[in-house]
Amino acid sequence: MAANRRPTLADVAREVGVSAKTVSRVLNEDGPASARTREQVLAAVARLGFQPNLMARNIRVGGPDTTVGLVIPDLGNPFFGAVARGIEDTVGVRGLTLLMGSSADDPDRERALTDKFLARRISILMVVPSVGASHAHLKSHRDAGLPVVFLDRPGAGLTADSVVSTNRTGAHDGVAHLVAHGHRRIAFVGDLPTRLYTRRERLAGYREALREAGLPDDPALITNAHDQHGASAATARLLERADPPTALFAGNNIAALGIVTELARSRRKDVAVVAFDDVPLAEALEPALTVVAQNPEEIGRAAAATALARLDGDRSRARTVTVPTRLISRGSGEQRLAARHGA
Amino acid sequence: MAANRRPTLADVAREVGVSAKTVSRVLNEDGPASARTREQVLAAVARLGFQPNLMARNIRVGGPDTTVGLVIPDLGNPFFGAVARGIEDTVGVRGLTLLMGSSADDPDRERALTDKFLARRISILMVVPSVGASHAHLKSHRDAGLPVVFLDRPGAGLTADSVVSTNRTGAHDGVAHLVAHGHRRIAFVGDLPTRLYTRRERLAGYREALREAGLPDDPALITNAHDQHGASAATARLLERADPPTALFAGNNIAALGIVTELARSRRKDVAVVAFDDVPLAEALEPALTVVAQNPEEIGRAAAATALARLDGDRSRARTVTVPTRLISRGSGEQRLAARHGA
DNA sequence: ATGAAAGCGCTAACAT
DNA sequence: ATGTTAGCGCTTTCAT
Repeated sequence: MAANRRPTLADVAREVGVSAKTVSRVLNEDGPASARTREQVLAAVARLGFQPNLMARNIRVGGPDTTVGLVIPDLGNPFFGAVARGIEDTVGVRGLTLLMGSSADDPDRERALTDKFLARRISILMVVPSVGASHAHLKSHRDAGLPVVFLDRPGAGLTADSVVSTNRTGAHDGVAHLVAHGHRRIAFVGDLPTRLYTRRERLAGYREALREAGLPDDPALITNAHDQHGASAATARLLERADPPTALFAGNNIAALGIVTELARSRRKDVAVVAFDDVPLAEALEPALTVVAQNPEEIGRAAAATALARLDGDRSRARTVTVPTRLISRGSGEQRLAARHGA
Repeated sequence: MAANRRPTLADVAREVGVSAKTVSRVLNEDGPASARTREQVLAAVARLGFQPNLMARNIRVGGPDTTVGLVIPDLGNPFFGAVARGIEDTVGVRGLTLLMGSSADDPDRERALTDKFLARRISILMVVPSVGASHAHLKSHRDAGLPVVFLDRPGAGLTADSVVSTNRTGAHDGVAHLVAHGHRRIAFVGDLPTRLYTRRERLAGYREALREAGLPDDPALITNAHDQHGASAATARLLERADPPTALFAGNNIAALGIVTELARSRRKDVAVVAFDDVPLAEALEPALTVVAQNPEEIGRAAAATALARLDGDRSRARTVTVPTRLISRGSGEQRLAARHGA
C-alpha cells in the first residue's frame, strides 16, 4: 500500500545471502550457478517482486535498446495503424519491440518525442514527418549508426531512407478513371495544410490527368478540408455552385469519409467519386466506392526491412522505396453524367 | 559515417574545459552559469551532437520517467486509437508522454511489453488485458505507487482501477430496439474467443433483452467470428438457414463491418442490423446503420484522470469507471419485416 | 561456482 | 560560478 522503494539486485542478494553478481548471473543466465542458488534467488525475486531496472542495465552494457521508435501524426487514422502493424510484424522476428507515440502533426511534439526516443537509445527510429519539421538534428545519430526511416512523407534537412506511396501516379490514375467515364469537371477535395507532401503530390497527379485530357485546371474546383466535417462542407459548397463538378476526387481517406457522408445526406447519387486510400465499408456503399488503394502494411514492412538492413551494416546511399497504389474500381467512379439531377 | 561512440557529458566538458557538472547545470538549467560558459557549452553540445543519456539520468535521479505506457491488443482497430487519443489529451497537460505498443491479444506479448515498460520506470501503466493474461505480477508495482489502470476489460488476478463501457446495458438496449420493431428472431454475431469479457457482457445483455421480450434463446442464432471475413461468412450462413433471423446484432465494430459488407454483397436490405460500437460511414449506408455507440475518447480520458489522481496520492479503493453507451438510431434497426424477400 | 572492485553516464551534496 | 566526491543499479573484469 505504501509507496516503498523498489527492490534492487542488492536487496535480492541480501535476502538470499549471496552477492549481487550471483543474482545477476541467475537472472541473465550468464555464467554458472548451482541449482540450489538459482532456486533461492528466483524465490526471493518473486517474493520481493523484484523487477530489474533496464535503465541501469543499459547504461552499463552500452548497446542500444531493443526498441523501435515510431512517431505518427494521428492516433485515430487507421492508415497509420496498418503501417505500424507492418513494421511490428517485420521487426518482431528480430526480437525488437515497437513503441509509438503521436506528434499530432506538430513539429515541436515530434521533436520532443524523437528526443525522448533517442535519449532511450532505441535501435531504430521511424518518423512520419510533421508539416514544417526539420530533421537536421538526426544527422549525428544516423551517422553514429542509428537507422532512421521516414514514412509516408520524406523528411526535411536530412537525407535518409524513406518509404512512400506512388502518390502522384496513383492520383493520376484515379482522376484518369473519372475522365475515361466522361467527366470534364472534376473537383479535388484535399488536406490542409497545403504544404503537406502527400497533398502536393496527389494534387500534381490530379493536374497531370486533367492536362492529358485537355481539361482546364479550374482553381474553384480545388478545395481544402482539414477533417471529415470540413470535407463534407467543401462537398456541399462545390455542389451548390452554378457550374458544379460532376465528379469528386478525395485526396485522402478522411476527405473520402466527408464526401461520402455529405452525398448520402443530400441523396446525391449522380456525383462520381474516386478516393485516394481505401476506407472500411467502401464496398458496402451504394454505389460502392472506387478507390486508389494504398498498401500501408507494405509501407511498414518495407520501412522495417530497410532499417534492419542498415542495422546489419548496409552503408549504401539513402534510398526511397516507393510502394505502388492500386485502382480498385467498385462503381462510384462510373456514375453516369446523364443521371444528374435536373440535367 | 562510422559507428562512433556517442559523446557523453564528459566529452562535452573536456571539449569546453569545464567540469561535467557544469555542463549538466547548463543543460538542466540547474544552478547558475556564466553567460560565457553557457554559450560555450551549448556550442560544444551542438558541435558534437551530444544527446543526454536519459537512462543514466533517471537511474541517478531515481524518480519515475515521464512516460505513460499503454498496451493495446490491436493496432488496426480505430477504437483503441480513439482511446489513446483520449489518454494523450489528458496526460499531456501534465507533461507526460504516451507511448504504446501492441500485444496482439497474446498474454506473453502483453507480459513482455509491460515488463519493458516497468523496467523503464514509467509513471503510469495502462493495459487493455489480453484474453487469458494474469496481472498478479503487477501487484508489487501498484503497491509501490505505480498507477495501474485496465481499459475496456477488467484485469485478472489484480484489483486495480478499470474503465469499461456499459457493455451489458448497451447490448440490451440495442437488442431491445430490434424487439421494439417487431423482430422475434435476432442473431448475435460476436468475437472469438468466447472468453473475452466484452463478448460475455454483450451476449448477456442480448439474452436479457430476449428474456424480457419472452423470446426463446436459440443457440443456433449465436455465432462466432474472429475477424471481418468471419463475420461475413457467419452472416451468410445465418441467412441461408431454413428459419433465418430477421435481424442481426453485431457484437463489435469488426463484426459490424463483416455483416454490412455481406448484406450489401447479397443485396439483402430486408435484414435489420444494430451494431455495438460505431463505425465510420455508418450514416452513409442504405439503410444507415443503427449502433450502440461507445465513447472511446471518454474511456481514455477517464482512465487518465483516474491514474493522475492516484499519482497525486489518491489511495482510496480501486474503482471501476463505467462509460455509458448511446443508442444512435439511424434506420437499419427499423427494417420492416414485411419487406422481406419472398415473404 | 561465487565474490570484490571498478565503472557505465549522469547528478546530489558538499565543497571552494 | 564552478569543481569534487560519491553513488544510482547494474554488469564487466578479474580473482578466488
